[in-house]
Amino acid sequence: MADAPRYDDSLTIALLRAREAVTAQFRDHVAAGGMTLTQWRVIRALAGGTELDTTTLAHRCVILAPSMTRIIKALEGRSLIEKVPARDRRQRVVRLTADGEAMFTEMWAVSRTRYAAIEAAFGRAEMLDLVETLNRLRAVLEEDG
Amino acid sequence: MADAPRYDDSLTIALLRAREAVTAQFRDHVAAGGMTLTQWRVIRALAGGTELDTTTLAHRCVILAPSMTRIIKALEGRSLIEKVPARDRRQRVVRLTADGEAMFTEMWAVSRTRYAAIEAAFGRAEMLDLVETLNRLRAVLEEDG
DNA sequence: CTGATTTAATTCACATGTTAAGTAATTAAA
DNA sequence: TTTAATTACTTAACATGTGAATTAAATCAG
Repeated sequence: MADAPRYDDSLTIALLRAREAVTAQFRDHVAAGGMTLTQWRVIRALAGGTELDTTTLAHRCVILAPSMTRIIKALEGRSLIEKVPARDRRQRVVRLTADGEAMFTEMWAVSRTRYAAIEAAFGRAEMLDLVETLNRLRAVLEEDG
Repeated sequence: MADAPRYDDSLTIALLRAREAVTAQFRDHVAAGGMTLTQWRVIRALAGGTELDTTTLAHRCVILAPSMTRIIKALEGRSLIEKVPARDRRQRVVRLTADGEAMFTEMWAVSRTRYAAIEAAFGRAEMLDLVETLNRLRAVLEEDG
């Protein structure tokens, strides 16, 4: 049984740092558009006329429910998203407004470029591999969790 | 030029979810010890009599300076860490107290077990590979950042 | 040595993460 | 149908993330 790995090599830290490095590629651009990376994930999930309830949206964007409540309020206040009447009146279903779609389109163009730059620098195959590995790790951990 | 990947496959989301899955393995245990995962990173970085200034500590734990200021204050208030006089009086150098070392030792035993369980489930080689890949991704992105 | 610059922390303000508790609408059970 | 249980979301309270402004100490230029 080997010793525990050196602190700097730990999986947790590696994940943190990698994520930090990746988000750094987008943060400035997203901030220039007047939003946070977290808000951007929500906009992106709703792009193209998608209508989603809070719970589904929270799951897809990896945002906890209480945070989602605040974010929806903030984006609604800026008229980027709007409520949609739902059968189940407990649910809050939302979609992008015309302004929201316009915001997405404008920012997505740049965002794609950055994403492509990462692929070019790191390698497309390696990137797909990494995403697959990360998802497999998650699957393994959630199975016997 | 291929289209952008499906939202759920994006690197950012994959990193978020993977990190979420990994930290979930430790959160309850760390919370039972009365601390947060972030605070635990600080304790861990100082274990074994290590003395570090705020900036180095923040970098190693991947915590921003303002957060580190609060965390140091909190851990100091619980007598888990203490200040060490420094030559440069701008710096705040800290180390674990005897209580802090005891807390670390007690929790580290369990923490190691959890880490080993992840290795067993996911594969040791795959895990080392993943950490190496994540660090390489970071290196690539920080180089032309 | 004095003033300008740089560096290390802190503070502030606001957004988000996190857990627990609370509210309203729906569904299931008696 | 009335009550109990569940579900979807919200609110509250506190910890952390994040960028900008501040403060204090060290360093540099002249």
